[in-house]
Amino acid sequence: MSKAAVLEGDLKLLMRKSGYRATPARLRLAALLSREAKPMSIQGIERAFGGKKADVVTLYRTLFAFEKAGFVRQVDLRHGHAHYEWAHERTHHHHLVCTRCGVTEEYDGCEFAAFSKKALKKSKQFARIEDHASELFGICTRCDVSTS
Amino acid sequence: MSKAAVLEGDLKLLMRKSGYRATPARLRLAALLSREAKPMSIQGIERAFGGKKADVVTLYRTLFAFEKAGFVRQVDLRHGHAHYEWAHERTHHHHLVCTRCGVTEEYDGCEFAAFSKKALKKSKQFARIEDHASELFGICTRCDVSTS
DNA sequence: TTGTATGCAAATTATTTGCACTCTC
DNA sequence: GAGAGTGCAAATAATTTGCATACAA
Repeated sequence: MSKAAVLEGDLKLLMRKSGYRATPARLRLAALLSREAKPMSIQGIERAFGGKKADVVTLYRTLFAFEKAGFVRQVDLRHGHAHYEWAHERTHHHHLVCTRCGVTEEYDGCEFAAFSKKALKKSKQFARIEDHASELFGICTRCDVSTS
Repeated sequence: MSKAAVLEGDLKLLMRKSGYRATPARLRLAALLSREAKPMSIQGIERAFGGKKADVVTLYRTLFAFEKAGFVRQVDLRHGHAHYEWAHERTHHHHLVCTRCGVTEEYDGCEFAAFSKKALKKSKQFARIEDHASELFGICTRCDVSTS
């Protein structure tokens, strides 16, 4: 169930291969995200680091770099701010999001390959598809119970 | 191709039926969104109204109400802010988004019903699914050409 | 009349930019 | 050493809240 964090050595190589420098701040963030293996907000990341370990600006810049390198995916959970999730060497998946309390759960089985190909074929103005969002929004059992 | 705007009379009834008051500000916004029939940002809406016709706060509140009533869907195009699209009596669809220039194109043929059911069945903690996001991100032909 | 909706002021939160300094390679 | 990355200050953008007033039902 829980995914092992990327090993520091591996990550250094990975990052250099992608043309990025392996700095402590980046290694720390990568370790956190890959260990947690769930979408995290900037705030959540700061909280997780506790103390005064993370500068927001650096976080944004690092996440942007990670995203370009394909280590991280941005996820929109409709919480009013972006979430970021470790994506490198993880099985492709999406999320169920409770619109009341915000819990999220992963789900696999995305037929993206199939329908993105279809969509691309029908499209007049697109050359290729590189990524996609596919989140499901609903009500979790806890919130559902508390309603009735 | 272009979708007719909802008629004012119809909309009034619609809104009352949903427990909302049909005010000029709301009718104006509904008319705009249903006429444009594409995802619009708050800024875009203000721009479209020109002059000093729209108060941002009212826009947010109205959009929130519209969303609850099911008239409008929120769409994340990864532009750093939310977009809203008229959803009432429109065929279900999603979007292709160019990550370079931002153009969007609609696509139909979403197999949401199928895989949301599957996801729900597999889920341990969700009672129901009410909505979903399913945007495709890629490169449009214009941007692709200008790269090569 | 009676609450719902509006619009202004102002707060809060999210994200970006500039710049001098630091550290990886 | 050179250039990429960092962290602070501060700007900008996005979204929310409070409150007195206006208006739909």
